[in-house]
Amino acid sequence: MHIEALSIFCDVVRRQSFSQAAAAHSVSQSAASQAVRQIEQRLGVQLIDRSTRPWRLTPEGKLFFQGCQELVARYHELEDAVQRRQHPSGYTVRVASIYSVSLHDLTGYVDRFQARAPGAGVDIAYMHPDQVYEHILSDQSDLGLISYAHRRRGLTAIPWKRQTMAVACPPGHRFARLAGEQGGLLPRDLARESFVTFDRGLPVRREIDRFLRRHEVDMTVVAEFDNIENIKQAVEDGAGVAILPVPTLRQEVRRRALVTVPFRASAAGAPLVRPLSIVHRRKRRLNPAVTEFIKLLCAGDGAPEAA
Amino acid sequence: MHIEALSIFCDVVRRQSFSQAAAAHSVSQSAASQAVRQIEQRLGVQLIDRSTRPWRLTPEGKLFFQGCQELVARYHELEDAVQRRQHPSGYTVRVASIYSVSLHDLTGYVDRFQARAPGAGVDIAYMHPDQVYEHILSDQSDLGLISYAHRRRGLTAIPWKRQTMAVACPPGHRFARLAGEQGGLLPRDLARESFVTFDRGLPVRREIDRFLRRHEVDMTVVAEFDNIENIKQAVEDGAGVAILPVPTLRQEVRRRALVTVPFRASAAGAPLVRPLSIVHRRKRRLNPAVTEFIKLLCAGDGAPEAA
DNA sequence: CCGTTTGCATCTCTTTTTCTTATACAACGG
DNA sequence: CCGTTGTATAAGAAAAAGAGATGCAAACGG
Repeated sequence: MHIEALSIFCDVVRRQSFSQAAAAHSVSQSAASQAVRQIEQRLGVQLIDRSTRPWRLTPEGKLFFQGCQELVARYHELEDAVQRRQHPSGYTVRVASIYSVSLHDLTGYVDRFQARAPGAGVDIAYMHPDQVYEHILSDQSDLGLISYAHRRRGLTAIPWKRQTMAVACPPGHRFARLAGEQGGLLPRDLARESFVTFDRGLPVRREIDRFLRRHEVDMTVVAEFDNIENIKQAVEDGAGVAILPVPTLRQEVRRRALVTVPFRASAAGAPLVRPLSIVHRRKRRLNPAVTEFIKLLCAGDGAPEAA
Repeated sequence: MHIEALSIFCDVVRRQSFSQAAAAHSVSQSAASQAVRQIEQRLGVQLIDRSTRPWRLTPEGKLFFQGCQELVARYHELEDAVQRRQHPSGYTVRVASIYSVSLHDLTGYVDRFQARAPGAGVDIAYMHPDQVYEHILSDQSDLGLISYAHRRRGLTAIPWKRQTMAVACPPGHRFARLAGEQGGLLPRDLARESFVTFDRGLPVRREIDRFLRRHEVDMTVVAEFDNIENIKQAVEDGAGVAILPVPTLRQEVRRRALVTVPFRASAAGAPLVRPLSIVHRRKRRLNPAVTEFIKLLCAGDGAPEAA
């Protein structure tokens, strides 16, 4: 029997929901359903009475749940204990992040973490997305922070933040007067505008193109870069406008080098967001400090995030 | 993490041996080795120091072992508790057996079992080997007793007894005076003897033929049957001699209808034995009564067995 | 009421894991 | 020094787990 399956069962019971438990364990709803059913089959006992709505635990289910809860907790304690013995002096969480998750985004979390777990440290390295994947897979880092995480062998991605994207332009641009206004601009306002954007082939580029196509907008691409810094620079230099995640523009907005103009909320279809994910090696026990840090990140009480 | 893997690890430690633990869990030595290594990898901690001979637990290994032992025990208790609740009035172990495991072989075990587990019962049905497999797979029986168990999808076979085979002949036969003697007869003594044996295609037949071929003996097959009862009858009727598992001849020997003549122990090569196995559905929790009954069977303290 | 939405089960197909057999390697005993 | 014993490792086969799609039924919302 898989301890992970027992843990999922406990979560299903606690949340009274298969789908929520599934999400909490980063597996599909289907997988959670199958996991519970498998336990029932191996045991030869019905744990959940699905004939009523909402479903309820059977008496056997209650008994099993209670035992399971303790069992799972004990197992995790045991793992922690064994791992703590190996790193008696605390542990440094090694984070590999893409450049565009700025230091500023993370310092809040780091401070909080060090306050909460004295003796532990956080070591953040910024690098190219591909290198982030490599670092994780080669165990050079414990966690990775990336955007547009794609399913990849041996890795698990936990959704983290969703950064809304907006138009960035120089303060003198005609869009600039719309900045901060409630309305913002409509996608079609961008038609035939000079556009600085990402390299073709980057997921973010595909996302932006899909957005523009959905709104039947044709822009004039004047430059393509593989990173945000270059794009911001080009926009500052007046090459055109760009569509970028709002939080990455904080510095430039503050020093009035750039202005962000949001899209009008009512614009049909899904808004343009950049999903950030926390990534780690799958099927590998994360040590207590790492787990703690993930919890902190996901609690969302780090640096305030504009989006 | 698989609880079965934790259990294997505990067993490895307790027995100080991978191969023995593997056997106890009816998996290959390789699987046990991999299971332990997998735990180490997922934990990221070395549990066993393999650099010394014999190997020893690392400090982390000791810690983990202690916790593991308790964890596994608790889990099994939990399963038992849940299943007992479903069958509060005890449970009947349903056994499907081939004909040639005689009732007599089993009554000793059954008595002992009922003494040990009051409220539980044993229900033995005798049938054709193929039906035994079917009964198990279709969950009509909990355990199967068969000879020459072959690996089969969804089933686990636990070696049970090894019945030595000997020549059976009528009391008047010239071999009969060798019965009970220390020497017994040599395979080559059988040359050109009239031979009553099993159908081609039965594993036991292949085994016997291989034995005879190894000793370069050519017998004259006068009759073939698919079951032991018919063979014994034919031998009684003077059709020839047969090679049969000694315990299956108990009745006939007692009433002096047949005589068993053992092979001389010094006969080169492996002696001829018929392996009996206990078979059950794989990947399926066996309820406490069944587990208990298996334990009893394997302890070998049931009916005394002439072999 | 009736159409939606929500939540779970189930089917099918792919990916991942696990297990077995075969083989290599190391220590040990004679 | 050679055979034995005990474990690790490789490669391939078998089994299990998981995802996405889909079905279905109850709850919900007008």
